[in-house]
Parts: sequence; structure tokens; C-alpha cells
Amino acid sequence: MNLRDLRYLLAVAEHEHFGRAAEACGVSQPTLSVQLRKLEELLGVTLFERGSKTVAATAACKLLIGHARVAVAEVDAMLAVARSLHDPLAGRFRLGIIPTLAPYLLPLIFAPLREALPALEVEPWEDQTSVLLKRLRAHELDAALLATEVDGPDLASKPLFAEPFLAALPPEHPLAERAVVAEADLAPDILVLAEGHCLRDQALEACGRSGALGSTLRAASLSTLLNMVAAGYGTTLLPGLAAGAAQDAGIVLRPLAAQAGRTVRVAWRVSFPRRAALDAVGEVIAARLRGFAEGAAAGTI
Amino acid sequence: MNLRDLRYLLAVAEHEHFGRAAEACGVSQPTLSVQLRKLEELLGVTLFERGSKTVAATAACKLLIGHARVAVAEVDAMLAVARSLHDPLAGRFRLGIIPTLAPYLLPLIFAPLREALPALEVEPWEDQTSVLLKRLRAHELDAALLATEVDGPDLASKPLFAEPFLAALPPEHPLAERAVVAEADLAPDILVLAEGHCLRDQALEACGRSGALGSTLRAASLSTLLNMVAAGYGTTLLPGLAAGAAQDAGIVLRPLAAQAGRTVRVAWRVSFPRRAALDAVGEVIAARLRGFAEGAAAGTI
DNA sequence: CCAACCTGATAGGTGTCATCTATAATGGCA
DNA sequence: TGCCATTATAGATGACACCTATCAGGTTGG
Repeated sequence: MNLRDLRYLLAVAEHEHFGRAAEACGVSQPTLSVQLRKLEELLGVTLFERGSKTVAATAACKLLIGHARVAVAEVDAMLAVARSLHDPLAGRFRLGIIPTLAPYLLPLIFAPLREALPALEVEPWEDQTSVLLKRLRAHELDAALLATEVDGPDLASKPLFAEPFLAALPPEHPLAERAVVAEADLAPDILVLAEGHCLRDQALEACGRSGALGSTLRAASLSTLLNMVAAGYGTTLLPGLAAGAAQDAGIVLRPLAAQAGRTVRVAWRVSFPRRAALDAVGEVIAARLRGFAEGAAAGTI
Repeated sequence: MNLRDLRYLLAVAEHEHFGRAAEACGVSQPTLSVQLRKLEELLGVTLFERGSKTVAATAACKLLIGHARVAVAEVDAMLAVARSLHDPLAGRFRLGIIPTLAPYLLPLIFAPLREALPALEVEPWEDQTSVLLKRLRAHELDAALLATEVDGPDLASKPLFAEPFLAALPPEHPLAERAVVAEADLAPDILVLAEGHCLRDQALEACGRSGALGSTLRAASLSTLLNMVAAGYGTTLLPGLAAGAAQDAGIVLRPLAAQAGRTVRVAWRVSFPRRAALDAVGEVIAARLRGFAEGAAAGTI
């Protein structure tokens, strides 16, 4: 059975005339006659009584037509929905973001995203890299903003912008008097985030310390870490976008000698079909952050 | 778009696996792949994300699947209804019956009809011949029991049984003393039904009177007519099946010399598709009335 | 690290079938 | 009785759903 046949059925029932029904369906009258007869044979039911001048739906036909009408209407509704879904730049876009980035990046990009992609409902999801990757692979996210490369043939990524690190120091810290701080000088009393945060590994690597930290304090969030630095517990390496929050906390920021930093990337499943939305979101973010690295590295924040 | 495609869509969404979905649909995997890709092109929407090991429905697909499910379910329901309608001996059967027949025939045939055709809901409709024919042609009746032939190429009929007329006389009427009454003897004081009843014309013809009756009384129903005869207003020609009612009213019945009578026929549209039901109903009625004519004509009622 | 697998995509061939035009059959009507 | 309207039939044709065979990519296990 074919949907077309149901449309023919409804047309003949409505017009009570094969010729006009055929015209309404855009086919020839013989086509309609043949197809309708086939439908009758398939159903095992006489659908229409053909008189010399009249075509009348049988009682059986009237029973069946109700179902046919609903079925055709549903398919039409489906086509309509599909048409409204044509635009890849519309609909929900679930974007994972790592915790050391989300609070500082989101305020910057929300407005540009809404302006550039008004039909796209960007839904942020904050979690650590490994969780984001898991959710991304599970189709629970459409893309993720990370500070690491991704591996595996099912995922791909591209860099959006470079984010320099800054030395974050308590005001009374000896290093605060220097204009530029060498990464290695931070090593002795550096504070880092809890395990799982990519920033933790990157900070340790930048200042040349191994992973074995002993009793070093570990903060659960970048906000907590800043509070600890401000309280004089030690120093840290801060992502450039968090500079504003650090200064508000009374922390002294200094550019780094070797210009350590991280690259924020957008990652996605290679099979993800809405590449247009993906690229558009990436471009909006990259455009918003363009020139950020130079300014931050030069200390002109 | 084809219903088949919707079934494929639902199968893949359910199994999340092209091979197994194809098996469930009874087609090869390439067929399913090709058809689904075509559906995606038709809808302009990517329905599934194909990973190396996974097939996941996109958000758009989930929106569309709801409609597809309803449409397919409706079509299946339609097929189920059609199957249950296969039996032509089932369902409503609207049977027109003329007023001079209905009250006397229906009590005889209801039980046999119910026994022989339990799935057939016979729905009687009582009206005069012309009205019945109009309703029959308008598809408001499936068949009609008449005492006349039908004409026109759109209608057909066949005789079911012969119904002799009887002379109906007041007990004190002179003719009541005869064993057999000649039709012409009833003419002087015959009472007939109102115009439009076929029995009126047949009674008048049988007793040799012209249509011009002058001030002759006319009854609206056979029941009224019997009351009038019983009250001594005159005589009448009575259809055999009404004999019981007449005797209950205290009327004297006599066989007719020329054995005037009428033939009850079933009429239908030649295009009426449920010939099986029609023939079955006719046969039940004919069987029930078989032998009636001889008994009635012989006065052994 | 490579071979065997699993899975979906692609290619070429084939048969079915929806569709067309042309024409017949039927009945109504003047 | 011939003309109009309507549906049914016939034969031809093109589209397309389907198949088998094969490819391509990714995973897995020895």
C-alpha cells in the first residue's frame, strides 16, 4: 500500500468523481481508476459504487476513510516539520564547556551568538574534559569547547583561539614586583586545581613540575583557587580570560616570560550532521576572541 | 514519499542498526540504506548519524518519528478494519419495505435472518414504493422489498415470493356466505388505501375498477383499513400475510376466484457491491415464505 | 601490527508497477 | 439514433525499489 493510494482514495471520496479527483491529484483518470481498483483488491473491500453518473462511497469506505485521513494528515504534518527543520542554523545546540573556561567565556559570547544565530538555542553544559567527551560520544552534546586535542577517529576538533596564561600572585608576593614572571619561578608555591581539570596538568607542565605534588593544596574550582591566591596561600597560572575576576579579587597578574598558554578548541563527532551550525558557532566565538591573545600576552588587559 | 519508507525509518530508529532493521523489514541492507538516504534527501533533514559502530537518531528525526509512528499505526488500523470488513455478510444492511408488507412480514423473517446471518444488522425502513426507490437510488438503502417491478438501468429486482390477495369482508356482508369470492364482486363497496400505496392500485385493478373512485373512503394504513372493514364500511382486498391481523379484527376472509395476488420482490442498485448479503437476505425471506402462496390460496391459513 | 570482522555505502542489473495516451463500453439525453 | 459524459481497458514506457556483489572505514584479537 502506498500513501499515494490513500490520497487518491480521499480525493475520489471528496469529489465523488474520478475525473475531477484525478485532476486534483495531478494524474490521469485511468491512473486513478486502476490504482483505486487495486486498492480495493488489496483491502478486499469495495470502496466505491460506480453508477453511470454517480460515484458513491460505500459504508466500508466511510469507515476506512477516517483512518486514511488521519494517516495522510500525519504525513503532511511530518513534511511540514521537516521543512521547518531544514535550517541547520536553527534548533537546540548543546555545547559542552570546561569549567575553567565557561564562567569567563560565556558572558563574552552569549550576546554575539544570539545576534549572529538568533534561531540557534545554544545550551551550555559545564563539565570536565573527560565527561564532556563521554557525553559528546553519547550524542548528549553536539559539540564541546576544550583546551586539549581530542583523539579517536570518531571525533574531530579545530582551534578557536589562543588563551595565554598569566602569573597570578598575592600582592605581597616577591614576584609581584617583577614586570614579567618566568614560569619556573612559580613552581615552588604553585596552587592547582583538583585532578581532572586540564588546567591543572597544563599549569604544572608549564612551570616544570612533575605530577607528584605531595601535599600541595588543590582547589575544586578556579574561583576557589583565586580566593586562595588572594589569601596568600601561594601562586597559580591563570587563563587569560579569568584575568578580570582575578583582579577583582585583588590578585596581581603578570605576563609570563615564555608566554605559556592554552588553545581553546571546539570538538565534535565527525558524523555530526549539522556542520553549518558547528562552524557558525565556532566562527562567532573565534571572532569575539580575535586579538585577545596579543592583548593578554602584552599585559594590556 | 512512501509508507514503506516510514516503516524503514521506524525500524532503523528502533533497532539502531541498518542490518537488523533491514531484516525486520524483510529487505536487504543496501535497500534500506538507499531508501533511507532518499528519505533524508526528500525531507531535507539528516535522520541518522552513522557512526562506525552506532546509528543514532538525530534530534530532527525524533521530532519526525512521532508523526511517522501515528501515520503507520493509522494505516495498520485501516488494514485491520478492512480485514474485518471482508465478510460481505456482516455489517449494516438497510432494507426498505413497503407499509402494506412490513408489519406482517417482519415478524416472520426477523428470527430466521438473525439465525442465518448473525453478523448482518438488518435495519428496516418502512415507506411507500416511490420513497423507497428514491432512497435506494440515493444510497440511503441497500435494498428494498416491493410489490412492483422496478425500471431504469440502475436498478434490478427479483421475485421472492407470491402473496395471494384475499377478500376481506365484514361478518354480516352477503359475500361472507360464499366459500370463494369473485374479485369483481368486491368492486361496489371496496375500500382502498390512500394514494401512493401500490396495494391501492393493485386492489382496484384486480376488482376491475378504474382509478376514478369519486368519494370512496381512503385509509392511510392497512391497519386502519381493516378497522373500517370490520366496522362494516365496506370490503377490501387483503394481502395474504395480513390474514392473521384481519381475523383478529373479526373480519371474514375468503379466497378469490381468480386468485389475484401480488409478487413481493427485492430491488437493489445494479452497482450495489454486497451481492452476497443481498442474495442471502433474499434467500432467507423466500425460504421462510416458501409454500405460503399455496396455503393461503387454498384458504388454509 | 596486521588480518579478520562488522557495518554501512556504492554500483550495476532487473523486474515490477505507476503512469501515460488512445480507445472501448456504458448509460443519459436530446 | 447519435452525441456527450463518465469510467474501464489496453499497450507502451519510464521510474524505481530491490537484489547481489563489492567497497570502505573502523574495531578487535592474535
